[in-house]
Amino acid sequence: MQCTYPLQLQTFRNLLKACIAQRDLITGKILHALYFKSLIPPSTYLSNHFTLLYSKCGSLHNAQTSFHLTQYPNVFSYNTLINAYAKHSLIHIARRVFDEIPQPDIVSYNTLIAAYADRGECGPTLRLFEEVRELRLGLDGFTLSGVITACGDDVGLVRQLHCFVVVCGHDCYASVNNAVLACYSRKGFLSEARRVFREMGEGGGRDEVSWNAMIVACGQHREGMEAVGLFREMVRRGLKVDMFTMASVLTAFTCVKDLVGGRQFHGMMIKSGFHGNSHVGSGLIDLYSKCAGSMVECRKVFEEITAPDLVLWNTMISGFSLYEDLSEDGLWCFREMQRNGFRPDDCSFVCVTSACSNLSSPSLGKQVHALAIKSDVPYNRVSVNNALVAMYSKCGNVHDARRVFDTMPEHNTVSLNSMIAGYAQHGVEVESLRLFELMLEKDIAPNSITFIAVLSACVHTGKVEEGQKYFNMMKERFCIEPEAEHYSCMIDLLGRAGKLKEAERIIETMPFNPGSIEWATLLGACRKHGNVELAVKAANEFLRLEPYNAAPYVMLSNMYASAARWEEAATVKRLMRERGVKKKPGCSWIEIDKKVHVFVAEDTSHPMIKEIHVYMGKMLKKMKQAGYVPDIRWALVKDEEVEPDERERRLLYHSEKLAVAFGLISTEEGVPILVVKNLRICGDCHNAVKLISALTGREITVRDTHRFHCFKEGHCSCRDYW
DNA sequence: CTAGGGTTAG
Repeated sequence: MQCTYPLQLQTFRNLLKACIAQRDLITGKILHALYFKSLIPPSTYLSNHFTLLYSKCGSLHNAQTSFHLTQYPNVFSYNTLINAYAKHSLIHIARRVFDEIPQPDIVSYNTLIAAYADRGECGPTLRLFEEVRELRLGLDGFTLSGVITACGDDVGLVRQLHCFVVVCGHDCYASVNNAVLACYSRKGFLSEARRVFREMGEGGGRDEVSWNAMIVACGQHREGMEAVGLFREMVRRGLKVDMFTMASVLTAFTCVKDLVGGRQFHGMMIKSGFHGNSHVGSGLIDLYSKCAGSMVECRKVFEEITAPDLVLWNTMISGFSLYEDLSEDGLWCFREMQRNGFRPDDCSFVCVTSACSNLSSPSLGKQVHALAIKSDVPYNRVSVNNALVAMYSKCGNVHDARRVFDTMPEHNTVSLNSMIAGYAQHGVEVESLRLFELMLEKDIAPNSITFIAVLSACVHTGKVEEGQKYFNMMKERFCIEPEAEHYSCMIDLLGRAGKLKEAERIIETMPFNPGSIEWATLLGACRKHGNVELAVKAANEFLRLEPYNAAPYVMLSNMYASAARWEEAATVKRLMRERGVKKKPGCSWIEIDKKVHVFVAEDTSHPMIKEIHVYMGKMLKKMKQAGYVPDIRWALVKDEEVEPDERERRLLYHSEKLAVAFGLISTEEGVPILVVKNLRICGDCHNAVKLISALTGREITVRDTHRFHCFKEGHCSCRDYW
């Protein structure tokens, strides 16, 4: 560029302003170079604005340089730098810069408060707030909205702050009211959120952000129609609709599981040019992954996005890990994301950890855990630790789960829920209930998921009275309305304990239409207690709802068979055949040296099948000496004519036994092993594995569809109650 | 110079 006239300070000012407004980094850099070559005396104003430009364009390094080249930095310079660091989540450095300011002003405080608020750090924010008040710096709407956002988890505190806002007359700021509104909604107080929205009124500061916040609030409270109504009203009034609005409406569709409405909205967005936006795309992917039952549409949406961001990747990972059989794609996505230059954040780790839980792969889980520690993501975040607790217990290791739990700097409801559920699945009901008591002592509020965990702890150990106590406590003391799942727990609890009539009564009297899950639960209980008559009823109800599910046919025919009612057993089987219902083949898998080995019954495809058979043969001898009697009732024979010897042989080749045997010969003495089965463990295998654990001195864990069975020294953690 | 609403998460 050839300049005929010397450039003046004013020229730079104007050009730079334009660059900042346009986020034009390239022209800005040229301007910066020209400024150095020019004869203009050093200007703090210009330097500051160069720093600001770099900060806004996400160029932290240049912002730092520009700051250090500022000869006479003022508060503005420092504030801009703080903001640049905060945007890159470098809060510690931001804090250090703040501490270096000779005389921080209210903007310095506001900037730092906002940075802490973004990360939900309530403590430091409140301390800064105190300082502001002591120093009488003149707090404003920025300060208050920041403080309220930071304390969003504590409604009590937010209520106090809200009062303060009103008393001091700060309720004319939209930002403050919007923060209050969002907080009330997040914490479940829709009517209060509505009140704030209403009272803001037309002239009283209500802006587009308020509308967006209100749409989200409706979504959070399953008021899909109201959310869409608000959106229509916005359009009608000619208010500015942006990607936030779009994403908010999408959330509402997702929350009410309205896939059809969501699709229509998607179509509308394509017309108005919002598709291709990463922010909106995340909302779409969330909708399709949660409501469409597959990831097919998500992939399509993803490919349309012009500039995918970290959240979009995270949403994809999260979508894959909603599905057990797609969780490997979730891991692939996690790697792909990094290949595309994105550094995983805490949320990525939460999603990918949950994929590992689904895969029941302790080795992958540990790798992810290690990676989280090594990466400088704030892996200490409660959410990441919660996910790790869930992962370790779902991968069969409740001790490691507890270790993570114990080293966490703080716990919230989800942490307790994960740990309580972990113990419940492993049948350590004492610990579950102890943690629940601890939760109450520490004033961590239980939610409806807590009670599912607590009730299932009672289910797995047959603690009927306790279960009933907690069921009542939930309604009476905590005002949590029991959902269908809680009733299922109660049916399970009573049914398994042999109180079949009472279980049936729950189905009859509960305030929901009983679904297949409730009948299946009752059916399972009937099988356990050999009540054929009730089983017939439960199976019929189940079949009415799900005619193509094989489970009730199989269960019923087995029950008829064991009651020697052969004809009826044959009828059920014939019906099943006629309807073309196929039984899900049982399979078990085990991970050895990071490789998963899958077995089905009578499997001969495994390369080491010979060794496995030899081992099983030897083991069978030892087991028989120790008093093992094969329980041929569990032999899955298609034909009743099969000889007892043959049945015994088939029992020996059940998938879980094969997997256990393979695990034992492939690992060192004393190493615990984990086998996962896609159906419930068979009764004969349960007996056999108990003995095997005693004979080999190994700890053998089998996870079936229901719970964990940890076999040790001849006993199972379920104490044979399953 | 600073903000509020928001997609992902347990």
